[in-house]
Amino acid sequence: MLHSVRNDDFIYVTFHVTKFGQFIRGSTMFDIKAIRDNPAEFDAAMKRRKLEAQSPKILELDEERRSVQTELQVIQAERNEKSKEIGTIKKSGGDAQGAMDAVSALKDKMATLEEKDKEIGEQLKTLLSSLPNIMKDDVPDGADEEDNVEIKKWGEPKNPNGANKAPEHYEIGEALGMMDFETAAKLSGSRFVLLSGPLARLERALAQFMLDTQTEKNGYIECSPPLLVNTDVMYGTGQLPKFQDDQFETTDGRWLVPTAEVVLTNIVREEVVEAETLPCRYTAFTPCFRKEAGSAGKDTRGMLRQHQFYKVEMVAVTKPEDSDAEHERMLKCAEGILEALEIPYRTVVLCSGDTGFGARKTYDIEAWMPGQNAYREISSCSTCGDFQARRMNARFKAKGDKNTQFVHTLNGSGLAVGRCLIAVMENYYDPTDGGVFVPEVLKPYMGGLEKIVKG
RNA sequence: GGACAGAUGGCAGAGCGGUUGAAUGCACCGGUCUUGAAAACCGGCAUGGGUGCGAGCCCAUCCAGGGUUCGAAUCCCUGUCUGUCCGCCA
Repeated sequence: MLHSVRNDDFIYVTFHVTKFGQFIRGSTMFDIKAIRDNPAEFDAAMKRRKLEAQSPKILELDEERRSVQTELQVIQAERNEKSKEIGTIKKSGGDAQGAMDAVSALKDKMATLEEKDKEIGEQLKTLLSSLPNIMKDDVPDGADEEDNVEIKKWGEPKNPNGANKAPEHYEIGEALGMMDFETAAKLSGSRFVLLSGPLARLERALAQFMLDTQTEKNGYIECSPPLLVNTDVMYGTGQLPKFQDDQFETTDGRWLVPTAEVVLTNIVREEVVEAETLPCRYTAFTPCFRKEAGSAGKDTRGMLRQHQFYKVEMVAVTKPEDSDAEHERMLKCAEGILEALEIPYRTVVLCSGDTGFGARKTYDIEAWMPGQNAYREISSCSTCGDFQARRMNARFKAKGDKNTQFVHTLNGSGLAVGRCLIAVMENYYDPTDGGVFVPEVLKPYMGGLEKIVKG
């Protein structure tokens, strides 16, 4: 349920998350003026998202609301004027009863209009907050992941076509005695894993290496953020209200972050930052929590798809004109990790049917996984334009400039640690003894260990 | 968890029922002065929305929500956050 609590176009909304009585505040996701000026363009953008034309309903509500507001404002102006008169009369000791009665008489009408305005605002907000971002023109059309377009391939995949298929990561890990799904299931249920010994350390080494690279080499600021966030924040990056079912919610109305993107991006929420401080680049190594509600039966074996996994995330906040270049830069920062680890990968541009709700354009990096004989997603780098910024009311201002503008936000995995662990295990597997070589760049993080072997 | 005290423009900080959208200072912008700069002086400077070709006019906003009132930044209730003290605890 959505309740608008202001009667202006910059709708502040309280979004009742039922039992907790929590609120979400944020502006509309789209420039309603732009929709008003060019509804056809907006409808075309939604059509690419496989949605029917949205502008007729939006504009109908918008028009209705504005007419109610105009009517209301006339009465409010009258009230304000009369009340001032009463003040003057009373000051000079006169009798203001007549004027007071007149203002009282306006009250019913005002209450009715206010109620109506609120109701229409709710409807409009409900509608708008569930519409996806407008994609960039250069996003290829397509139905699903089959239509994503490969733009880069790096490295030589081992055993392509499965000539002698390598074991899958869970076979390797279980054989080593360092990857235990049964115990994890006992502790937590399905889609959890217990790593131990050098394999647990390898995961930590990967994270350390990624974090050091993103901070020291690529200039991201390391953050150690809260992992439990409020409803406003989840709304800001677009997880709510539409994807509530994918999220873990606490009993006191907070949410476990599904990705550090949520916290890092919201650092600038409700801020007006100075233009000179942009771009802001943040990175964090955090656990991520996801219900994986819609993926029953998918990737059930192994640790590819878990309710909890580690990820090093990159977030950038830029001026509008810089976001495209920043997107390319971020992609390179992610790809650089796989190159340093010498793991073959390919990069694809997601097609219109596969691009996420909040993204204007997304690159996926897929690492080669010999055990599956396939490239699998290991990073996703998206540019969101001002979509999240509008939801968060995150703006910037140039020095000397009177007006504020919405910032642009970008996010990318740099990389998903759990999946990267899988890639390392399968790519560095030694069939002669079932061990896993430690990649060169990780050795310093492994205390100089060369190879993980059973024992 | 208990007891107080707060929350006002980019920041600091007055106001505590009636032309207060809000004093003042800092910051910022324009100008005067100066060889240039600083200082000094003069002027400007909140946000969102509606309406108009436009100068403008109108509405809303002083943490959020609700209430009292002809009228609320100011009074009352609830929530959130911050500070201080006490208790508890990794």
